[in-house]
Amino acid sequence: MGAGKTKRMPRAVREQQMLDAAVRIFGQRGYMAASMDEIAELAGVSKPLVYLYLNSKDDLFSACVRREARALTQAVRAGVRPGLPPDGQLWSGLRAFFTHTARNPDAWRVLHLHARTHGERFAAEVAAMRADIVAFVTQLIAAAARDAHRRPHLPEEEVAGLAEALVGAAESLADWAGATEGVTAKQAAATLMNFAWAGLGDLMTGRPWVPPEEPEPEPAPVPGGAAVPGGAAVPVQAG
Amino acid sequence: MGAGKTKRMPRAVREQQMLDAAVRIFGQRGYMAASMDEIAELAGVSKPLVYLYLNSKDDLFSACVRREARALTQAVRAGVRPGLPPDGQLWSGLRAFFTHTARNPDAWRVLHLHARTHGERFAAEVAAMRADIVAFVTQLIAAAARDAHRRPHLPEEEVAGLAEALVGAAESLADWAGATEGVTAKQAAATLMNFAWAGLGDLMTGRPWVPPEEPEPEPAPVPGGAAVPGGAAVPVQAG
Amino acid sequence: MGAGKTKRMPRAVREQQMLDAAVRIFGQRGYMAASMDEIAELAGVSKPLVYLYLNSKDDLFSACVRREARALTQAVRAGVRPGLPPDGQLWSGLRAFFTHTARNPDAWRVLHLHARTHGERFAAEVAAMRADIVAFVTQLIAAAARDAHRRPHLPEEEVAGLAEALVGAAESLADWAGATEGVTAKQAAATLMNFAWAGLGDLMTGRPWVPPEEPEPEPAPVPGGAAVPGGAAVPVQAG
Amino acid sequence: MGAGKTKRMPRAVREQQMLDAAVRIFGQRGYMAASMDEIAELAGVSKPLVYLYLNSKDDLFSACVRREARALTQAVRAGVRPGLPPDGQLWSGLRAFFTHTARNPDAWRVLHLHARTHGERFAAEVAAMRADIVAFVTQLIAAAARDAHRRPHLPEEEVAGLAEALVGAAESLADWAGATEGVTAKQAAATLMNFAWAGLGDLMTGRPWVPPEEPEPEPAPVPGGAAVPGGAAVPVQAG
DNA sequence: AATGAATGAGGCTTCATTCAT
DNA sequence: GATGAATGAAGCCTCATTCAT
Repeated sequence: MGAGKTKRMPRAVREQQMLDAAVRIFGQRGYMAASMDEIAELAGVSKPLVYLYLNSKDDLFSACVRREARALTQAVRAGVRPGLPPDGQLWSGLRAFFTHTARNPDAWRVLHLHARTHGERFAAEVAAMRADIVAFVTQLIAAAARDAHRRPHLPEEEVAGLAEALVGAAESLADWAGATEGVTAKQAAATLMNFAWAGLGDLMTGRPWVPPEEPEPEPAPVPGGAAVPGGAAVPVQAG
Repeated sequence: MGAGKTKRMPRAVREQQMLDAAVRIFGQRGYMAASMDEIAELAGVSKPLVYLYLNSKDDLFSACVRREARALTQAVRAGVRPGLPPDGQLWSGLRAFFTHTARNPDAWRVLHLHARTHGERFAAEVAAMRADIVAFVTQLIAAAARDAHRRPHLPEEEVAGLAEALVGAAESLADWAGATEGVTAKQAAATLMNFAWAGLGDLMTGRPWVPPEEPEPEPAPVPGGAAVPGGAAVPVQAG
Repeated sequence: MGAGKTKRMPRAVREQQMLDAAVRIFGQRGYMAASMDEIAELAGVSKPLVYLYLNSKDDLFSACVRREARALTQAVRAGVRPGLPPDGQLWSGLRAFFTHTARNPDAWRVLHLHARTHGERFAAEVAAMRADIVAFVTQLIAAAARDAHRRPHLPEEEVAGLAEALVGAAESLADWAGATEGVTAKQAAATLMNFAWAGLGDLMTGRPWVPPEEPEPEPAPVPGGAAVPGGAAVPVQAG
Repeated sequence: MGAGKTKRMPRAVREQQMLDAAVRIFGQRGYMAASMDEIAELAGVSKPLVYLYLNSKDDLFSACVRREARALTQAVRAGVRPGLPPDGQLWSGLRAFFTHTARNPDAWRVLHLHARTHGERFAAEVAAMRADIVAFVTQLIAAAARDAHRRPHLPEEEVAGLAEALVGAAESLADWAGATEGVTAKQAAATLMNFAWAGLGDLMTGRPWVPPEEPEPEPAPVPGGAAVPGGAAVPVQAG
């Protein structure tokens, strides 16, 4: 029963207990499958109290997302070593990121899996957090590009895509590390740095990968369902 | 909606219509939030018919996952140009991947977002598909490593992590491309190749990125919830 | 299944197959829990054919009840040896009864358990059959009473009650014999004859059992639910 | 309906109200045909409350069966006059039995008709109750047999069958009394005592009924369904 | 004579949410 | 500050029954 029967706690404390419980349940079950009953029980309080303090299931979830997004952002920022060169800063930031997600798997699931799944409102909150991190990475890459002599700048759009890829790879690796026994935060960070920075390094010294000369590949002919006479009754989603 | 009221179709056709509708609804709402009513209505049939043919919500979802996993795998395999060197094969495979996901965004959401969220059974089905693709990429990387003179092999574990990172980055970029106006499949593939292959190229010619010498970074101090006197009532998940 | 795929049978045969299947399913599941799907499948035909021939679930059940009531009545009548004295006739009739119910357990369940449970219509059909048998027994008892010299008649109401008790005991014993391994029809009949006829014999020779003199027993004070302050909200059923 | 709209009652009271309503509905309709809607309405509460307290239709039925089985057993035990000779004890017990069943006809239908029909679980609960009563009767018969001089004991198996027949007859008479206007509990008990005890009295003084000498009767020739060319498509149940 | 295709209606169950204390 | 009692709304699933061939 969570906190046992320690009654009459100040409001702020009770609220955090509720959020702790909610993150746990939301993380494991997802928004829809989580029940307010379960959350209240795990928090050790009655359901009406949850409503009194957090108003509704939606608001409760939103509070979880905001709290955990903030915690993650802060953890990453706090982990970065300011004085280092760009790659050192990235390395330290990644380590903080993987450490935090490994220690708070339910929070990470809430942010990465469930918040993006459930609706515009939460997706936007997560997107804001993500944009914050992407901006930070973008700036690191740009700084690194300035440092490299041979080639003045990477074009801005290119940098945006690269930062996106890097953050995306980090997110996927966080999932992977969380699901795979024996992969530490440090190893995950090292793998990603190897994968990313060496490549970025080449880019920045003017040696990008170039696609082979070839005729346009025909796009995959029949993408999904309509392998049946009569065709798809439901119009295919716009590309 | 959908096909209009064309009654009395043969079973196989109706089944595909139902799957089309289900992929769409599941993709947009997620498993739990999707309702059988909505799916039946979009498919243009009554609910009992859906149950007669697909048996249950679980089985319907499973059928969606299997159909779309197969379609995606086949699209990628079909897109790969067999005769090319490893980087050319990867390039063509990535283009097919991004093209397919861009054309079937709901299917991609089902596979990447919802199936992994909802339960062991579906997660396993998606994991199998993913393993298939990861294996393919792993083999490409290994082949490329053999082709490079200077360094005989990358260690096998390293290759596994790299393939994972590459596929993860691809998945994240697919989400990103799907959410961002004006990013084409070709651009996404190019960005990823630049990001990944140039880096891999360096790795394979014996120039990995090396971490700077530095003292251990303190792990992020306050990870998540308990920023409040009295501490967390719910024990934090083990790291 | 059932009859295999022997198509195009004359109507009468198909109807009997359907009734066979229906008796089996109704006997095992009861009216409500039996499904027309299951019955049609066991009969080896499609559902619309069942409706074409037997019209509705209600009518199908009714046909089962009528067929099996008739079969039971006839079996008993056929089993009675006409020339014997009353006890011999009863003995032979009981043997036929227990034999028939033992051989057709599902039919017996339909008549004794389910038809009486499901509604006025079927209860009436079974009651008619039962009345037929009770009348037969009543007449035997009356005949026996006439044969006995010492006491002219048992009063008619008394005879009715006795016949009812005898038939009731027979029905209960049929259930018991059906549920208990190793009890044959013959044994059940012998037990009942011992139980009933010896007693009836005494009655008919003017030696009834007489109740002891005693004060009226207080009726069981609070029979069922209302052991709780506030009393029963639902009025107790009329006595 | 029922209690009017007296809201906010303590749980125990509401639970009894629900059981009262459930016994009534189950008794009249049977398990399958009873609907939770109807029960909730008769109890004067909303359906979710029924589920909150009683958990499921199955559990609700089970609670009814247990409550009523216990009530019936206790009513019979309480009705027996301990000091009397065996026939007096039986007489008093039977009167209590018929009185209780007459006052609680729906409860009696639940126990005797529906619980035995619906599934192993409930059948077992009723069987336990019945075994309790049969054991009591068995012991009475055995005691009476000891009291009678001329014949030392009835064999044990014989006593079991007789007790079964007696209880069965009682059950059937309870149904009959419940369905027939103007038959009182006292009359039903008297009829059964006359029927049973006089017979048992003869048995116990060594004058059993003996079957007439006769050739084996041919078993009833065509028992049930297959009076039709082509024979039964559904195999007849094993005898 | 026979059936594949299809559905309106209804039942069990759960859940977010509120009242009254 | 906190809760036991209670419900409207909605979801999954099944079934008896019919239509068109």
